[in-house]
Amino acid sequence: MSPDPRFDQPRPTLRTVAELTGYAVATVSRALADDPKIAKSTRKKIADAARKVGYVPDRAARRLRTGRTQVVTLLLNTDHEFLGFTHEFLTGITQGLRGTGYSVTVVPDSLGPDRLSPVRTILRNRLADGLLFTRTESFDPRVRLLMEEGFPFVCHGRTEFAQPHAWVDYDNEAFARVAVDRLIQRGRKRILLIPPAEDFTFAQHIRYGFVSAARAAGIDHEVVSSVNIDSPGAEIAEALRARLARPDPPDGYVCVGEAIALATMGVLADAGVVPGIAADVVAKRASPIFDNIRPRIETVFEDLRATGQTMAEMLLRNMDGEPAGGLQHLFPPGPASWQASDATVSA
Amino acid sequence: MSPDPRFDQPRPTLRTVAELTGYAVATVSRALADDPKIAKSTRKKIADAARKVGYVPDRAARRLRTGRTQVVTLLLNTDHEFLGFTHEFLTGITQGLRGTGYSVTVVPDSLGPDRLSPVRTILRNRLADGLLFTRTESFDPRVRLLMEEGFPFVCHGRTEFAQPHAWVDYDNEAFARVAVDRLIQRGRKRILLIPPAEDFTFAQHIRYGFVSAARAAGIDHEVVSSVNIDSPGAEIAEALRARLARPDPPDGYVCVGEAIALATMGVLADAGVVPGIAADVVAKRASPIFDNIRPRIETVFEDLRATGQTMAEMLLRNMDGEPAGGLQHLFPPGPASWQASDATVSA
DNA sequence: CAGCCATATTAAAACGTTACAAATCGCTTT
DNA sequence: AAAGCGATTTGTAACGTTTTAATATGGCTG
Repeated sequence: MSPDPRFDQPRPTLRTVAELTGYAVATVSRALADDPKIAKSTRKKIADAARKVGYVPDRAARRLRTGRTQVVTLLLNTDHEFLGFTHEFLTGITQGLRGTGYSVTVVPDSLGPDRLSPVRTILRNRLADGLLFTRTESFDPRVRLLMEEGFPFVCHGRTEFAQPHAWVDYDNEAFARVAVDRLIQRGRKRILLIPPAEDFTFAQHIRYGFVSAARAAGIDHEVVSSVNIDSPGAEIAEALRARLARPDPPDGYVCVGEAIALATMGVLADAGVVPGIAADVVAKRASPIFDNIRPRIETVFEDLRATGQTMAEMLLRNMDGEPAGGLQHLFPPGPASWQASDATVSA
Repeated sequence: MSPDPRFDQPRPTLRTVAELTGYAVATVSRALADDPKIAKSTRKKIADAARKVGYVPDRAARRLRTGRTQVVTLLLNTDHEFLGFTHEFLTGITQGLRGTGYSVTVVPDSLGPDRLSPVRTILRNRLADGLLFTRTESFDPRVRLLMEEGFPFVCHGRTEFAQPHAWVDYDNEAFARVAVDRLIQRGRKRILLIPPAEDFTFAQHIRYGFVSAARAAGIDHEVVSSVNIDSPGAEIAEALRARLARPDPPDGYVCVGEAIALATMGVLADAGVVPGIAADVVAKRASPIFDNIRPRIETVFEDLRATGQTMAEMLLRNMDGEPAGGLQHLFPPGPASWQASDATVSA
């Protein structure tokens, strides 16, 4: 009656395969796990039969028995504006996990004092085999807890803990240096940075790269202290407007993200300052949208898809028992500017 | 020895609570499920004890026994550029699921001929209790399959099937009308639409709203046919450039999304056409970024966070057995323009 | 040929939960 | 006083898997 008979019969289990082949359930289980104690010919017969009936192990049963969930969890920051971030990053993660049988679950990670509680829940209730998260702090309590518990994780960004852990990071110091150099090349004399909140490790990297590159070049520079990139848009805009109204306004801007770059450009435009003429903006670019923003600004690419994929792959290795010491990867700043994503146009 | 003793003891199970209270495991199970056959006083005693030891039911065991996974899966389109889409939408979903014990897993949904295969896998292996997905087609094969199987789902966008199913949609026809009206108010005489790929139901709505509003006003209008909003950026730009070079170029543009709006504005800027002066652009706005784009354009808001949340809530009700007929929600076009998101500035 | 060993297979228990059927108890009814 | 009844409670089996320990089957050694 039903169009596809496969949906009628109950799902095949180990028992199904056992009865079909004449072996015991235990034998089938071990054969499918490729246990060398099972005769090679038997393994083959069982594998064939399993394939024929479309046997797929039941995740719940396996999880109950082994304690392993076949799930990795991503703590997703839901507080702040991300343009392409979430999309690119998540796409990368699913790519890194493809074909492994692992699936990703997403759990919101609201910034603030209680960043630990979702992690606690996951640990306590064994909700996942591994954890991925972003926006790592210098002394991130999540990292500390996870290391104590010996729970596999990979974070986006480093910490300053002595004990090594798995991480994937973008070389933000190099990015800042590149950005500053670019502004200097364009003849800018007074550059400004709106920094990330200082708890985040990458805020230190950005600041250090920015300040030391500017200092080495003997150029005026300032780091905004009244707001950071996570401040409400209105406050950022107000701080920038106020700064533009004071003497010696900056003529070069280093922007750590796309949202902050757009905010900066908006204020400049409203003040009648045209990027590329009266001032320059260099921004980190994580998605292709900046190709379409006018006036064009200089950008440095961060490949978040590759980042997510690498993090997923490292997590798999970490869960496999590989020590965290070797699971660290630093992405260099990507190719500059818009030409990178649209080579034919620049030719 | 260990700092937090709760982590030392093995996880409490029903047995733990049973031994603690002196009741049988079965009684504890039913008491915690608030079974009215269990005496009220008993229920209270057991609930207290469970809370005290921090009992949380084991998902794997429950899943194995009941067949319910406590998981909903989101098919996430990974092919196309979304700016704030994924972030806002996913945030909404997690909000709608908060406190229910359900978690979301994300599975990539590559557009193309094989949109069905992830759905098949989920059905066959009982990987979730419900499904959420976007970019619904008029005769979406996923919808057909899921209805046949009686599997709970909510999709973003409607279909044209006779049998009702659960959906949440944005009133794209109304959006198109509003957008056209806005352009007419601004005195535009020849308006253009880059449509979505025609398989998607919302492409029909957009097109109908656009064409009929323009016709009613007796205004020149055209719908691009050589490209759609999912075409490669370079092709879209080329098509627009070509159109601008021909006689009677449009002076008004209706943009169905943020990415396409930026692409349009980029081409206009490169051609020396300033939105707001020589032409106007009206775009759908789904994230706050457009507040910062200059020149300012008119936007109509689509609240994707609310969309995600509503879809999650409906899915819960659908999984609870509520018939799909009542689980349909159409969001009207949101408040217009940038004032909406930044009321103080406009005062 | 008894005894031993390696190889190949299997029975049975366990993971933590739910649900069916059966048992216990204190009371009312005949 | 026996039977019956409603209200609670409980023993047991089952979900599908992995794993420990045990069993069967040979071939080989002494």
